[in-house]
Amino acid sequence: MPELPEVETMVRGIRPHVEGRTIVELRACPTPCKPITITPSLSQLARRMAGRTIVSVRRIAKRVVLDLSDGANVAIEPRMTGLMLLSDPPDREHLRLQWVLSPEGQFPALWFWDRRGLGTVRHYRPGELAEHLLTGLLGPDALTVSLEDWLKRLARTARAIKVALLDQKLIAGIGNLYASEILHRAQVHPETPAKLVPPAHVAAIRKATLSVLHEAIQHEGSTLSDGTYRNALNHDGGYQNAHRVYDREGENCRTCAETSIVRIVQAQRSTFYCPTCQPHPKPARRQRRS
DNA sequence: ATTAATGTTCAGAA
DNA sequence: TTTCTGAACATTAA
Repeated sequence: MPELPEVETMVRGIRPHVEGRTIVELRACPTPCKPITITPSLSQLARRMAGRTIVSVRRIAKRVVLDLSDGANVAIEPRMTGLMLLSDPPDREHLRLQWVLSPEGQFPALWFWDRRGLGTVRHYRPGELAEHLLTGLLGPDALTVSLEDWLKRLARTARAIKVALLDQKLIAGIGNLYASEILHRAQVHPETPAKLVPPAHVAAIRKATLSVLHEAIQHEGSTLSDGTYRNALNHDGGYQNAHRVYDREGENCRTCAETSIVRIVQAQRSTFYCPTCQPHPKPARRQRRS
């Protein structure tokens, strides 16, 4: 599932092949499939992109952003199963959008493929993107947020630290998989209330965030057993082989080698951690009679 | 053959 | 105000 490293991999994959090229036309659902959510609408998007040149491609949190020659921006949000592809889609029936590019080159088009169809595409008129995304929906990017910001932001919520890490308004870019990996590397228990994480441990979380995300980017992201996530050429990522806790319930911790990884559910999502490497902050959590 | 689980985001409820 | 729940969707495992 595309989180920050997977989206960064998409951006790096397509950038050299789409920057400087002009959009001839935008086509939807080449084969019959349910349309994805497009703002303001598919026809508007097609009209507003045709004839423009893609001047740059960048990542904002978990979105791929295309900057157009008329100053407008298009943000593509892959959500669960969306992929930006230059070629070789996993199948034909879940191709959702096709941008035909000129001049002709190695790759004639850019595709958005999305098995579950939860992804979204949004067009912003010049200047609208910053207000909507950067100061509206999203907090500072996980790769650039300062320690001071980490401390200030975590101090203002009582939610469990794992749940807080998933709040894109607090810190943007971390998803369910990397939240577990980050907390394991930082040796912080996932149920610790965010505001009670000691400053030294917040510093450890920041450091772990940087190292885990950068390593995952170097490995071109994580391709899970469902095989959904792939890079711009439909190749697997490699970071799944480095996971310390995610999807490893019952297996031995790769750090302490003596404890089984535990799975719990927080905010309706799976969390994985090592009880030995990530001790609970409170002395033995009170059991309710036993 | 039905049901649960998967994980991201947002609207709406508590 | 803050936090929680359910829905959107497709596919697989139980």
